[in-house]
Amino acid sequence: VATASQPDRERQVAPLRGALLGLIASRPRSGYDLAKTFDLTLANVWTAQHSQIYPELAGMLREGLVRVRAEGTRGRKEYAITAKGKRELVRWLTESAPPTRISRNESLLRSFFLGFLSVEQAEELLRREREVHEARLERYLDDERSFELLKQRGGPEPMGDGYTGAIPLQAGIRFERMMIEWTEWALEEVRRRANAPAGRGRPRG
Amino acid sequence: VATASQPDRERQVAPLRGALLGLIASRPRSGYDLAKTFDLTLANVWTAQHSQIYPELAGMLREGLVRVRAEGTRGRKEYAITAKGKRELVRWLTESAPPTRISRNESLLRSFFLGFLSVEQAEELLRREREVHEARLERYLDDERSFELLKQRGGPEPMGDGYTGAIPLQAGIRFERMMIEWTEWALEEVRRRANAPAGRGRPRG
DNA sequence: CGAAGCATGTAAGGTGTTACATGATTCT
DNA sequence: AGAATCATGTAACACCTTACATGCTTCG
Repeated sequence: VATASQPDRERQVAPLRGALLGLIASRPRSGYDLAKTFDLTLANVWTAQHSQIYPELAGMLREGLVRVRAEGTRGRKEYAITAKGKRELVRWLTESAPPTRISRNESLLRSFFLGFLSVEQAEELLRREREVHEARLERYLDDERSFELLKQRGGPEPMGDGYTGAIPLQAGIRFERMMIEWTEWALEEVRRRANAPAGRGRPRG
Repeated sequence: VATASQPDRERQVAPLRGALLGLIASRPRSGYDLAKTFDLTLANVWTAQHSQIYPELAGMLREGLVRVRAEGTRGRKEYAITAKGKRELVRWLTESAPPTRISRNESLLRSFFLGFLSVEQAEELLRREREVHEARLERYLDDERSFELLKQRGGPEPMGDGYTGAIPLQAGIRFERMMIEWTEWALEEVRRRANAPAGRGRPRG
């Protein structure tokens, strides 16, 4: 058999792998660091537990995408990106469009079925929803202020080189504002429907 | 042992189950119908393949949440919701807030690492992104027009009673508009950064 | 009669979450 | 000395996607 194990050439790069490579490329990090970053910084767009991160790091090490730059105290292993890893990162960033969709938004999924709730229950649901987004917007605006301060002082990107966290932050701010406006619109719509003649359409017979 | 198998009392209702119950409650449907609806209508907020739907239906049948209302040709089984199922549906809709987050948006995840691309590559990525959202916005606006038409004629909700698809549709429209504006802002930001003194901060020695 | 679409299921594999398990260092 | 935090791993299970597998009915 001639065509031996070609190193899985053109498979898509998984987002977890891409994110890990990006973070390691910004600055060398340990598995522990990476887990914390997912928790604190990326959590709004992607999550990963350490139980997912350590095996992925081991795999990337095997494939030569990262190397152990230094071993610290308490068994700490600090990973740095390799040239091959850098190429894989760019491949992830430039490969054909991912399924962007709002895909898997449980709140929006529920909103398809508001008609099964009483008006009061539906209002309650939408109000709770709005509160979540209001709280999150506040947090993002705080983050924005911190970014602004750092920039004015001419400081470096907080997470390292190549990291452009201010750009997704803007998406977050706009997303939360949009969702707040939407919940308000939906509240009115729910009330409109409650007052309208039962949605079944006027009898035509 | 006294505490025998309590029927898993207060576990959270999984979104797939909730969505299936909601669709079946709107109008009796077969597994095939449900798979199609996920594909055509819910795909923007949740997806499910038939290979996930059939086992879930079997489970819900076992638990008495749905019943087989009629068996049609080609082995078609049409499911209807039971009283117990209806309660489970309402429980799903009213139970404590889900993790709404934008969570797992690969586009936004990538945007954290635009700094690893050349300005041209980053622009290309953002332009492609914008196109996706423009196309999707067009689609949603078409859907909106259809909804409007139906409403003017006083027709019933297209997917059945209790189904309020016009509400998430508004979220979709607002989301796509927001993302288009964000990509445009990001394009400018990327150019600004390219012209700025290398992001490392002005030397302060 | 052949293709397209209806219709249901199972299997294998990848991804993601929660829980289990352990131990070292630092801070109070 | 004890608590908090750093640090790494494995196991079990749930969830999701892709592929495999089969057969009926309708339409052209």
